[in-house]
Amino acid sequence: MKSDIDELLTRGVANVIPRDLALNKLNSGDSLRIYFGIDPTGAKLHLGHSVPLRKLKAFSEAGHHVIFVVGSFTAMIGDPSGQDTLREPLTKGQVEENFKNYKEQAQKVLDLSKVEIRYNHEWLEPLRFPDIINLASKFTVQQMLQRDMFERRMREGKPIALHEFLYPLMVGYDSVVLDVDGEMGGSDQEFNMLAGRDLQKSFGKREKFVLTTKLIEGTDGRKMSKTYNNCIYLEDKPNDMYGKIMSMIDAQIIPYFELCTNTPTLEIKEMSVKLEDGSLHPKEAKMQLAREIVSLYHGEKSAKEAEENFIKTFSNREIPNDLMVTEVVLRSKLVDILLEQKLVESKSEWRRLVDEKAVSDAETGEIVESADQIVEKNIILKIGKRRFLKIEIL
RNA sequence: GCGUCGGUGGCGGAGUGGUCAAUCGCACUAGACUGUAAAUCUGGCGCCUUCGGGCUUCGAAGGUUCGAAUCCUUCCCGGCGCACCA
Repeated sequence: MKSDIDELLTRGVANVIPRDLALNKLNSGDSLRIYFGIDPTGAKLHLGHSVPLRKLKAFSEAGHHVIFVVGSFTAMIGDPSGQDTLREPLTKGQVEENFKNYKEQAQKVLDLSKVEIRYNHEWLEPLRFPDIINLASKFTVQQMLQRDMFERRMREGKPIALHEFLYPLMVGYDSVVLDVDGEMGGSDQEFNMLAGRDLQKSFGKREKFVLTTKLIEGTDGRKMSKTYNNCIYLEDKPNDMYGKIMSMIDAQIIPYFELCTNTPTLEIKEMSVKLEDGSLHPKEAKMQLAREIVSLYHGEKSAKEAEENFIKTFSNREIPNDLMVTEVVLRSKLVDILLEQKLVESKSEWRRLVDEKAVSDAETGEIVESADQIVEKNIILKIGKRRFLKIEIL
């Protein structure tokens, strides 16, 4: 039990504030009210999002009452965390649509039927101006300006809208209403979560602890972000997911094990040592990692298949087994087929690829020389390293 | 309200009358090297093309000019400063 609590408060954890409060509450043996909030902004969930969700799951499994808060109201305002620019407000319809998608994705990590789901428009929407003024009076402008991203935007002369200051108040108010013992979130949410602590105190509610999880970096070691294209999405197909993990830099292997798998902490430590002294090849470690993560989201069978497929296509440079197949009439132009299948974005791109000798017959290795090439027989086309298309004549 | 600076390709950011489809970095992509690792190197990176070239882009709409991303007018959006806050 003791070690379980220890694991809860350390693995993948960036910070627990205040630590003693968390320890006391957990050691009391009571079932605690723990919550996690997420704004359905429409972004696809990636492995980074899975970290607090997994932590939430761990708390749930430890017998605590878990509340999943959907930022149905706050999503329309937009969290300024990590934003360089003003976020476009979302409509109610979009928020609903987004949440449906989120639910499906979050479900892959956490069984939502076992948690309480709440929507924060329930209590944020009815607030009237006097209530808001009251909330706003609990914080100072200076406190808000402490946030590094506000500071940066000030310095860079980028706009900060007044309502963005209200964001921490709103998510903080969630804590007051839900009267919770603890909140979970990515470490980028620390400020927002602490605002909730302050508000709980002001409103004379119970005091919560805040647990922030470490942020996971993208496959290239930079911040996981759509703009860097270094995300592994929970919805990625097994082959994609496996491939993305294999293409990540070595330095991320251990952090990923810690944050994204159930591999025992001790085992991870051993692996770390072996990687260090060279007795374990990074590729091997990575394959294990890929296998474990893919298993988590798609099951062991799919993971195994993805691995086989990977070895086949990339290690042995053979033709993958999950080929896209399309049927065409004789003498169709290759370009048209590929455009149709969205394997190529434009005719210009196609011409470039042909010029670069990137297009070939996957079976014979024969290179397609002409941009006007037509289909005369069944063929498996290979573009670059990973685009394949099997073309069959009707 | 006044003044001032600015709005450029997926992003950041050059360019300030012709040589601009627009330097460069990131992302992407093809190839070399590999472990689909990193680093590195070489190409590409608006659209269409009979490969000659053509077409549409630089907040929006007009205008000046042989010619505009670049100048002018109006409008929209933002930053900063001043004023207002009796």
